Amino acid sequence: MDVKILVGKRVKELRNKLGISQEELADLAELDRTYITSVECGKRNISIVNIEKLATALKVTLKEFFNF
Amino acid sequence: MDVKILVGKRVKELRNKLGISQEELADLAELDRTYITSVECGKRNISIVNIEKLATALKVTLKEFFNF
DNA sequence: AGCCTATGTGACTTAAAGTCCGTTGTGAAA
DNA sequence: TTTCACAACGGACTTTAAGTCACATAGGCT
Repeated sequence: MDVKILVGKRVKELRNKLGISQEELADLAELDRTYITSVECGKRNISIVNIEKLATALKVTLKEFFNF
Repeated sequence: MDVKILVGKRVKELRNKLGISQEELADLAELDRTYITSVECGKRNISIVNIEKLATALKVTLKEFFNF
C-alpha cells in the first residue's frame, strides 16, 4: 500500500476520532483546508515538518501516528 | 528539538548500526549520496516517500524509525 | 426548491527538495 | 607524510512539495 494513501487514511482516522472537521484541523495545524483534503486523499507526498504539525494537532506522537 | 535534526540523528544511528557508509545507504535507498549527508545533518525537510525509502534500506518499519 | 456545512478538484506560483558535478576536511592505516 | 575511505560542503541545475484560490460536489435540513 502506498505510504501516501496510508498517511492520508491515518490523518482522517485520527481526525474523525477527535470529531473535528478538516477546516478545524487546518486551523490547529496552521495549514490550508484544501491541503488537508489532498493529504487525506493520498495525493500529497507530505514532508516531515507537516507530518509533525498534523500529529501535534491530532494529539499523537510521531511514533503513535505511524502505528498503523 | 527540531524534527529534522531528530530524523537526521536517527538515520545516522541506524546506518551506523548496520555498519554501512552514506554512499551504500544512498545506493540501497536509491537516493543521492550528498542528499543523505544533508538529511543526517538535519538540513532537509524530507518527504514521507523518502523517509520510507530510508527506513526500508535501514531495515526498520516506519513505526520503528520514529521510535526515538 | 433553497441554504448550509463539509469535502473534493484543477490549476497555479513560489519555495524548497533532490541531483550531479566537484572540492575540502578528517581520521586511520601503511 | 602519503594514501585511502568516508563525510561534509558548494554551486548550478531540474523537479517537486508547499501553499493558495475559485469552483464544484454531496448531503442534511426547512
